[in-house]
Amino acid sequence: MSSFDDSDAFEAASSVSLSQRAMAAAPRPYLDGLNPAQRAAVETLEGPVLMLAGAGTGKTKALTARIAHLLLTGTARPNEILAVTFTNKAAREMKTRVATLLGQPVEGMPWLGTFHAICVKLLRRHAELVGLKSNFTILDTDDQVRLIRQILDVESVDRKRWTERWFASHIDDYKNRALTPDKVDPRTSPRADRLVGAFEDGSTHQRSVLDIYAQYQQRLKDLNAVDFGDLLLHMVTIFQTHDDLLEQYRRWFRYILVDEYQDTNVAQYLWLRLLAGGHNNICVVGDDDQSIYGWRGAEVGNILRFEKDFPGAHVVRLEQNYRSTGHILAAASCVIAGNKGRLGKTLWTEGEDGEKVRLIGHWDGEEEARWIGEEIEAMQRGTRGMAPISPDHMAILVRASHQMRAFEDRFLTIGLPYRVIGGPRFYERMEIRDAMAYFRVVVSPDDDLAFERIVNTPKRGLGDKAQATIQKMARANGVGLVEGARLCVESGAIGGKGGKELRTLLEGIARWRSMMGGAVVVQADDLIEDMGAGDTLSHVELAEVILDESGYTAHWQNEKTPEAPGRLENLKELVKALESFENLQGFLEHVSLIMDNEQDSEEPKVTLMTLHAAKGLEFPAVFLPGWEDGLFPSQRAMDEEGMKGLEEERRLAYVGITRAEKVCTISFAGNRRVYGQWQSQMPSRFIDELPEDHVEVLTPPGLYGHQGGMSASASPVAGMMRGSDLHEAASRADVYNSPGWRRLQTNQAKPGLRQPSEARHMTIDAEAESAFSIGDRVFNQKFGYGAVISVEGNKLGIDFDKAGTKHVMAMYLVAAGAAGDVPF
DNA sequence: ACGTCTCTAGTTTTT
DNA sequence: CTAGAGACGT
Repeated sequence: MSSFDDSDAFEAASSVSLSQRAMAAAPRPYLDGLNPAQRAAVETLEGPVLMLAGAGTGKTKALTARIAHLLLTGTARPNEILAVTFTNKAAREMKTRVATLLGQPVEGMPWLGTFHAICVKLLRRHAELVGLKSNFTILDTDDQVRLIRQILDVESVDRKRWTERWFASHIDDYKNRALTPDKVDPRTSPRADRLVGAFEDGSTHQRSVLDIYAQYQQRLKDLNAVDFGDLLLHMVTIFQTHDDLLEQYRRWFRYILVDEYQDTNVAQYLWLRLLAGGHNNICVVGDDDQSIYGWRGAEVGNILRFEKDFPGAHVVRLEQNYRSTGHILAAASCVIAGNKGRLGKTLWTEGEDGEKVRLIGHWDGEEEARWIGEEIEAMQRGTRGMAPISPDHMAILVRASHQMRAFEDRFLTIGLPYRVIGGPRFYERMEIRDAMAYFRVVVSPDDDLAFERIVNTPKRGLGDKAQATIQKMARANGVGLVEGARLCVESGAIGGKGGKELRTLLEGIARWRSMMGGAVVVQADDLIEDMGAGDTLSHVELAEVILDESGYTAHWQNEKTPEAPGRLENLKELVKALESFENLQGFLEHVSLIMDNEQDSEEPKVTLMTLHAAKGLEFPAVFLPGWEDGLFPSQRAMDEEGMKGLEEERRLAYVGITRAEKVCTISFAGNRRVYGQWQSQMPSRFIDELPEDHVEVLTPPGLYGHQGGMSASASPVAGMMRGSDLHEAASRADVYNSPGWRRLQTNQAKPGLRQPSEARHMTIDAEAESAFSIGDRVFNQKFGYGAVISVEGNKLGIDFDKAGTKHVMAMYLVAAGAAGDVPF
């Protein structure tokens, strides 16, 4: 059920109000079972409200009760409530739960949805205000990259040094901060060289990211397309420049609710502020301690500043936790207390203390995986007085997805069923994107990016040369690629085998389009309706016809690779998914925003996912492996973001621990293979931040008697680096006697090699900005002398005299001439 | 136009 | 080490 289907969002609700008046007099069961804080958050309807909801404190309950309250008291009609979430999943859950509270399906609530879904809806109505047509297409990351590539090629930018992704991420940054090209200060925009020798004069003029950004926006406009960032950016622009319109929407959206407010970026923040201005009936829900998306533009500052932004705000703290045991809560609270500038909450529970958080050190990553596998099997049977736990109720949460591999390997060996959450989503798979590109070309003839994708898929003998001819022809005549291709065939510009194939493809496209039934309307979305009846094929059948006649199905049938059958299976699933839509357009519209991947669950399985993916979820038993400095907290986060990065990592630790209801097991390995090289690992600094009273140190089996010459307490790690005894105890079984550890000891003497403690602490204390600037001569232990050619935070591009161009962290560089003063 | 080789970089991810 | 992208050769 698409949230875009209800086109009469503003008008739909008139019938509901009577029944609601009647209900207003009735008792309010939705208020029962709320604790005082939740109840305050629900009943404070007027004015700004900040609901600070700690992990597991029933924020969704409060949020949905608040909506029910607004509706049942007759304070607001369903279509007057703007309720924004980040994910479709959250939106869906809210819808269902409100429906449950009301005891009937939600009539209306057209404005409950993700930021993006709501913005699409709004932008379709006002597209012309930013130079778009209302049937604009929404490009995903893949299209985005290919578009940027085209621009870079025209500009002869050296794509080896400055990739599309580099530009894309900078452009996203601008958009996250609501900066249109005209608002960017050109002096601050990072620069990239053009290819040396690309021009007759041999010039190496630079193009700034801003140059590319501006061109990219122009191309999007030409294509009548937007990317995800634009959805918000354009709406902010529209609201900022059209007071009357903004005023109108302010009157419509009388009550605003925002979920996960700590994850909002600047653009989303501005959008909300614009809409809430005037009545200020905005209720935001969030937890500053769970802000883990700073790297994609989220601003914790938004939630920290809420009371300043909205004077007179009621702040409600939800602190009673219904999820975890006392020990788990205590451990989580203690870790997060290490962060500065928090709004501060004290989680408590009426429940049991339960099991202490369990901590265990292992020799290496494989052993860690082996132990966790066995532990899962033991817990499944029921151990040490604990009730048996189904694998469905256990999760392994890792910092980075590559950590999953060790577990997958192990679980496959022992035959332990598991499911991986995350990874490539259904709609991002190659075959699905190809198929959808076919649909797009049929639905909108101007979709050049889609045409480009499918023109030679399956292979039609239309290579670079033929495609360049089509491009040229299209540009010369000011038409789209499909039309350009037609001209090429007509004029004989593309002949031979390729020409024949191209002709067949074009005829196919025309035929499929005619099968769509009715004229294809490309004027306004309001007019796209009532298709499919009569003597035309259903859109599902049409989709099958397209895939078959284009030769795409055959292409995978002929392919003998092991993954080919799976891809055909996915295509079938895609066609099946079409059934729940009215037509192809509706489907394409929907999937561009809904990238969900629902997973089927038959037999009980252990869940394997990243900490990020786990936010908002809960499991009776949680394993948190890989708590090692450099891995978690991630070295990169610390190098690139300094203290800010470390604090976000700490919040990630907090999120991880608070996912656990009954048992939480943290572990680390003393040795780990990183990029094929064995590295000795230091236990995570977060382990030292765990409160000893709430932690039980487990001893891994099979390691007794391994105690070698160096006793654990005499180990330099335990002695000088850390105050805590925790990780010492956890690894008493001898992580410190490993070859990796000994090697580390030896390496410490050598300059230039990364040293675990001081060097890392230095990095964190250092400013995120680098002390080097472009042109500086530098020295690096491994690559020798070179010159700085780019600066990005602490990451520097260096043109080394001997070793070529490399990207190097500032911490590994010294100013040339001072090479003797290596700070290690 | 396509297959094979070489090089290089290498968190976290939703819409 | 290993996946993915680009260069290079046929």
